[in-house]
Amino acid sequence: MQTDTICLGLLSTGPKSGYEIKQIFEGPLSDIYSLSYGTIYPTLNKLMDGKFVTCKQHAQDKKPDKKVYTISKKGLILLKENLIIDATNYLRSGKLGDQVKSEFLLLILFSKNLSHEIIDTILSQRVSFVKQKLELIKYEGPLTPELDSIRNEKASKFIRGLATELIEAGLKYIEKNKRKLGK
Amino acid sequence: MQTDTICLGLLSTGPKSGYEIKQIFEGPLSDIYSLSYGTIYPTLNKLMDGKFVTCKQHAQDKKPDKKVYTISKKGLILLKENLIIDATNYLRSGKLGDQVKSEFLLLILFSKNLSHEIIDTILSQRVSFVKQKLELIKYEGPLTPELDSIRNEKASKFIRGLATELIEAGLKYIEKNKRKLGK
DNA sequence: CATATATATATCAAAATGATATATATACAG
DNA sequence: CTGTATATATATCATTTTGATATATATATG
Repeated sequence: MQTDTICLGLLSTGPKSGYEIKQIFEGPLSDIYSLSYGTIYPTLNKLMDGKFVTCKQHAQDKKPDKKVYTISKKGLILLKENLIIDATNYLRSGKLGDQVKSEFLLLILFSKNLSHEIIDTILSQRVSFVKQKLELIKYEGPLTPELDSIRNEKASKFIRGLATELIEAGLKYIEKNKRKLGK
Repeated sequence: MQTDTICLGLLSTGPKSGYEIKQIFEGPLSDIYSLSYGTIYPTLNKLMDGKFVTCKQHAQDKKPDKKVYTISKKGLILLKENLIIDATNYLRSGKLGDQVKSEFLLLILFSKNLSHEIIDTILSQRVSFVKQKLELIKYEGPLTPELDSIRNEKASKFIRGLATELIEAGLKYIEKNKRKLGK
């Protein structure tokens, strides 16, 4: 899926700044996708050039102006068109899997070359990290309007539930089998 | 983790060609990491320049020469050094999560803009894909020597078990909750 | 008989990352 | 009370990676 489409998709749930889009990729979407600032900002400018989004600058005291982007009618049309193309390509391609890059699992894979102390630390740090993540996902309290607009979507609830199940399954497995790696 | 270290790590379980390294990323390691030919071949050449690997060309009838790379003593030392640095950086960084890019979940996330027919097709195709993947992972029969050398490592069994649990949990969730997306 | 897939290496334009720069406020430990 | 770290916010860019394509042939499949 093109970066343009992804940004439009996120903006379709409500206006957001580039910084807020990045925050979403570091929070609720961190198990689904990621984009860096170096991709997000040029994409938003490109969408502005094509009039697919509009921008309102909010002056902020002693902070850079916050540029809040809103999807336009033209942008909404492009989003729907692109999504149909992407879905069709996804099905045709036969590549239905996800792209994963796990520094954690690479270290485990090559753990023969590491001391048991380091492996134990990696495992326990990962476990605490994942537990924290689970609590964040399960958190039902108040959020910023941007994050809330995404959270309440039907699809978001589905994905959130899926992520919860996956994280819990992984956690359970590691806690049960970590002994098998050491010794 | 640097591409150099990853290639050395894979070669540390036995000699392999660039093509075989790519196959590993498409098969047993597809849920852990991926690298493209455009990264693998230049990296192997770089490792040759630094004498971290040696190469034997196997002439093949009517096919390009197969270049099989073997890790050198110098390479094994570099691998161990780099892994300790990577493990330390991983722990220090605080970024303990994995990088995921899921076209599937993006399409689900933006499914409001797609027809129910397309969403149903995406879901059922994904389910068959994942079931096939599960069977491949659970397969215990004979393999090529390259894949077998990796499969028998203690760490590989741990990772394989983890992948199995995660895939099964995801499958179960989708089959149970897919109705919630449609309608 | 055409098309697709598998084996095998190599290259490269286009895209993405990860780091850095800029500017300031707040919190927190020594 | 002072240095360090973190958070808010945008922007840029060298380096890395991807994804596609080229080359060459054998085999399988419709």
